[in-house]
Amino acid sequence: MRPAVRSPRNRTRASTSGSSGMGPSCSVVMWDASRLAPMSSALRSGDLLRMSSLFVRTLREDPADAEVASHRLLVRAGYIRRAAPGIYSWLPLGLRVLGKIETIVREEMNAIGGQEVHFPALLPREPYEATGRWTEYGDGIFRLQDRKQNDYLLAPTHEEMFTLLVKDLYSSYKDLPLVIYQIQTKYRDEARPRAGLIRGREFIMKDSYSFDVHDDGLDAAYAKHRDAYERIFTRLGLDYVIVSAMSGAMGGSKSEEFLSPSPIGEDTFVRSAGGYAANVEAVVTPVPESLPYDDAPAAHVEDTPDTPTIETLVACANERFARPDRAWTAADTLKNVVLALRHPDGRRELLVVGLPGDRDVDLKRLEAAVAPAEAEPATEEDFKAHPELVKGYIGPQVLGPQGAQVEGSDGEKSSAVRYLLDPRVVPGTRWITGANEPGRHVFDLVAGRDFTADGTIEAAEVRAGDPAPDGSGPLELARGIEMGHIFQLGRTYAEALGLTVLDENGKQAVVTMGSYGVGVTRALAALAEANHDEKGLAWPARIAPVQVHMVATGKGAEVFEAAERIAGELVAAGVEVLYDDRPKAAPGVKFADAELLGAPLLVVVGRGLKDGVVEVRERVGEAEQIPVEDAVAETVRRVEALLDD
RNA sequence: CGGGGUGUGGCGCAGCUUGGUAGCGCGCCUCGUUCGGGACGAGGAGGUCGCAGGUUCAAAUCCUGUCACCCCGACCA
Repeated sequence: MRPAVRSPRNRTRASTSGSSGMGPSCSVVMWDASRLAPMSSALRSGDLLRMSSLFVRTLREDPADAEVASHRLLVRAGYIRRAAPGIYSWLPLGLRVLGKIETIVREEMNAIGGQEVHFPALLPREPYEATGRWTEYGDGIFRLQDRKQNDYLLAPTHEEMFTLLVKDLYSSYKDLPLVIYQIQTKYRDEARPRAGLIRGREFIMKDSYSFDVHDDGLDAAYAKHRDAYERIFTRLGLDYVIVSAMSGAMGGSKSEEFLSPSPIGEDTFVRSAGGYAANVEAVVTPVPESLPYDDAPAAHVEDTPDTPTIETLVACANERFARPDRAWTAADTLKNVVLALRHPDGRRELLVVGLPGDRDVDLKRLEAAVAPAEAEPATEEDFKAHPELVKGYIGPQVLGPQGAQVEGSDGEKSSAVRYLLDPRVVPGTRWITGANEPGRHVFDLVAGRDFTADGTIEAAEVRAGDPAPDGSGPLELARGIEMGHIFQLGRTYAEALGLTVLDENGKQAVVTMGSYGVGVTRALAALAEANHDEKGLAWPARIAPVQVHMVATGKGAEVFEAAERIAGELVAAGVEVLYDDRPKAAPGVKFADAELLGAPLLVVVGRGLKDGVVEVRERVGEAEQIPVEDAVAETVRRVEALLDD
């Protein structure tokens, strides 16, 4: 493939010897080409960094503004520096890691036929006007003007530009399918950047887009990206879970997220031992069997004075209407929560969600279910406009289908509030719920017999222990860092921007698109989160800035000469080496720095040298004494093993 | 946007209650010693105490205003 033997060149400097200071007083070390170790397929091209001249300054203490491990350690180890809130400068070590991640992403994108392009980060307003996002994004984007007061923005994402470019160039179905991508800096003016690279205002993202005439083409492009992403995250050495990201409320478009499980992640997802995983928003509640209710007692209204909350209601029920078999619990009550929806056209609509009293409404789940409408709690005004809704005592008798019957007779204001039920409220379940007058509740109100609703909705909170929809066991809740997102956009953008091609029949067809992102800088942070200990970073070999960190310790010239030679041979063999050649740094400092910087393999040339051995130590693992003459071969072998892992 | 906190040398912090002209650790520079786990001695460089205004003989310290940053929450293709 690529015989990447790079000659060490004459930038190889000998260690400075005492009095002449730190200058590049060079004695050039020559390499004997015949000693080169055989090239391995895993190795690319060697590289030698010297600690004495590397542009880095490690910090002994944690920076005050860093909370999470990745942020703390990347700053301490001199990979990044904060330039502004949520905006970071990249130092040589950080750039090397970034470059390796990008390379893996690029290779996998190319492997599925993606073609790389590059759009500006600074974009004109017009395309974003066409899709409505100039306004829709609100404060979320950085806007600026040129000298003529024309509006520009720093791109938060590039759907518009990709779509327009394809529209510019292509006009036939024969040109499709197409996958193009870029690795580009994006800007979002986050209300609250946090956790260093995890949520920045400037970040690097690989975004690709697929263009197809037919839906099956989109499905294929989506599947290819899904596979590519699995390979990318596997090669990065990152654990990931794929969660379905949407319940399908948005026109059935498919969307999945790749999360790196981490307690500091911002996304909550659920998973079961049996392999189910989903974003909380996407969890579908399994519908229980309907229950027979032939022998159920008739509903009866009871006085329950002063019971506006579930808690007080349960207490009252147990006191005055105790069941023989067990105590009443919140789960026996049917809670009816009033919410207001704001639709994209500005219309405001009330909605009542009925759910078991031991559950709360999860606003995010609700919004996912009613998208694109937005939800908010009902206001006093709303209650005034609907006198039938008695706060604290709302029952299904005035809602949805029942409401329409009751209210329908008395004229104009009769339109009943829409009523949607939690899927658990199946026919035959019996409830205590509001009787629509203060201080009274209905008992033994049976779903399906005494009331129905306009439908069901996934709005109740998901709890640990809930059953997985596919029957694969109880769910546990976990947090994750979103590193990738694949999404069937469909024809929205193509429609808004007029991207059509002539199809097989010579007719204009709107192109269907997919959009696929990988957060490159975020993946780097996730890798740091997943690979560190109390001493510092501990990179997987494939993305470590260097594969070998070599420490020379001792005072004699011999150790430095031996280290220099070994380093040179490793580089010649294709290994990336960071050689700590600082003549004066204490051994403890060198070891601490090595552990902080996180190269997977540490080679120590020091006190063992007089016995003819050097130490080879894995960042996470055992140390071993190796005869000097085998040091290069053994190190190369280990590097290869780590790269193959 | 709501709540909490912090601004003092490159980094981490003390000093503020009780005003008196700035200090500690790390890092940095010089010389010497040391050299397998964050060395030692000696000597040095470096600070508009976030900014503006006020009180006072005198402000890092008290008062008013303002800006910035961090954390929690809300928000987030």
